[in-house]
Amino acid sequence: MTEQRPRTRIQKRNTAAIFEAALEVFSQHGFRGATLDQIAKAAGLSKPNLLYYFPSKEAIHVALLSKLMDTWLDPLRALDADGEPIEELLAYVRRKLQMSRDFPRESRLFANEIVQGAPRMIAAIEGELKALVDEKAALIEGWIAAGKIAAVHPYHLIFSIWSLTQHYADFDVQVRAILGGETVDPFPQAEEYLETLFTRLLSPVTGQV
Amino acid sequence: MTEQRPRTRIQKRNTAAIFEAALEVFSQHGFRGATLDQIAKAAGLSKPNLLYYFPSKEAIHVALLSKLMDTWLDPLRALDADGEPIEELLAYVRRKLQMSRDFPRESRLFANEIVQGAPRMIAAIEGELKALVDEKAALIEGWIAAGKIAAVHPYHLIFSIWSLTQHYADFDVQVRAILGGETVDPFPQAEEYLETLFTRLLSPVTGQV
DNA sequence: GTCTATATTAAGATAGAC
DNA sequence: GTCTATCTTAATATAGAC
Repeated sequence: MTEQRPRTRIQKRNTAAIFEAALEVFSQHGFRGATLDQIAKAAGLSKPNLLYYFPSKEAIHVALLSKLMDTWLDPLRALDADGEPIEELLAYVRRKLQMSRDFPRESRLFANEIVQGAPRMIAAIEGELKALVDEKAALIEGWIAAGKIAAVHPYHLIFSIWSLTQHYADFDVQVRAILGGETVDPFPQAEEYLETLFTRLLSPVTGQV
Repeated sequence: MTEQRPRTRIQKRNTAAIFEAALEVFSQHGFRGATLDQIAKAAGLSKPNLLYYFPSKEAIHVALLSKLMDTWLDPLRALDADGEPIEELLAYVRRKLQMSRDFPRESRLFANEIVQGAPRMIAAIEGELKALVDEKAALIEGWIAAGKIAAVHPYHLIFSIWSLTQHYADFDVQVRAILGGETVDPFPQAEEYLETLFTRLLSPVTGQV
């Protein structure tokens, strides 16, 4: 269930290699589709050596999810109560889209897990994640009450930011296939589109002149 | 590779039972995570009998995907060039959201497949799906050129409709966990939120009075 | 068409030498 | 800490009787 604490240099290096390999393999094939053989090979270790560091396949997966969870939530954590509301939310969208571009494997790792019912993550979702979202939803409510942004359902606003940005990582293969070939980089277009979308959605309706 | 054509009553019934069972199991566990045992049990057949109807696990999966693809694209096909543009697009959003509510397993089946690189679907995406999207994107372009809706990137508009609506099926467990418990039905809230979002996004900017 | 029994392989995990 | 060899189980698929 628990991974060992890396103490020596060699342990640190191997543990890091395992996480990297596990991310690569789990994100591409899902938990069940991934094999220890693949992970061991990608990490440059033998299978028994892999299992010297972690007691089981599931332990690797759980450790990986929990290691990444924190970083994954940073963009939302950074939503600042003292900033200019619309600019804060647009900046959150940009950060999240950048995560999809720069860390698509992490996005797909979580997507795989959640689509299949989040069996190894449900506690973190109901705990840590829900707490953070509750906090930020309250912040957004405050901005709405103050007339800084247009009235929208704050939880669904957050869901929409997740779905719109993560789509470009999780469904990458579909997006590129439909945009037509490898020549197109979807992200600049996506950034412009999402900026437009959220600006129009969130700009407070000004009274008729 | 190819399923048999059901001819007798009994074959029809069994084939239907297999599709229903396969949808249930594949959508929940993904291709690799699903087992023939589970599917056979859910279909009320023995494993060899299952393999009398389909030559392999992969054949079942492929047949299921291709059978569902058509229905899955109906909401987009129904986008009508002769309708009122904004109302047409809002109606598309509503149809798609209803699909997430009424057919979440279908949504998760495709999500599982695409997140993992769409190995058994890429041809359909590049062919049939891309052709349909190209056609509807052109229609949307026309509406923009005519000033009927605000200018947005038509392909990303379609992506955004997919991601926003399918999120409520694919990430259902997360949505419900964050909204807090089984008492909440996310769909009425989602419908209202998405109606607001797309209305604000698509309404042509009226000149300043 | 359907079943029981079984062949075959793949994959998670362990034993034990070094 | 790392490896080779191996145990064990589970899963796809097939043989062959009925």
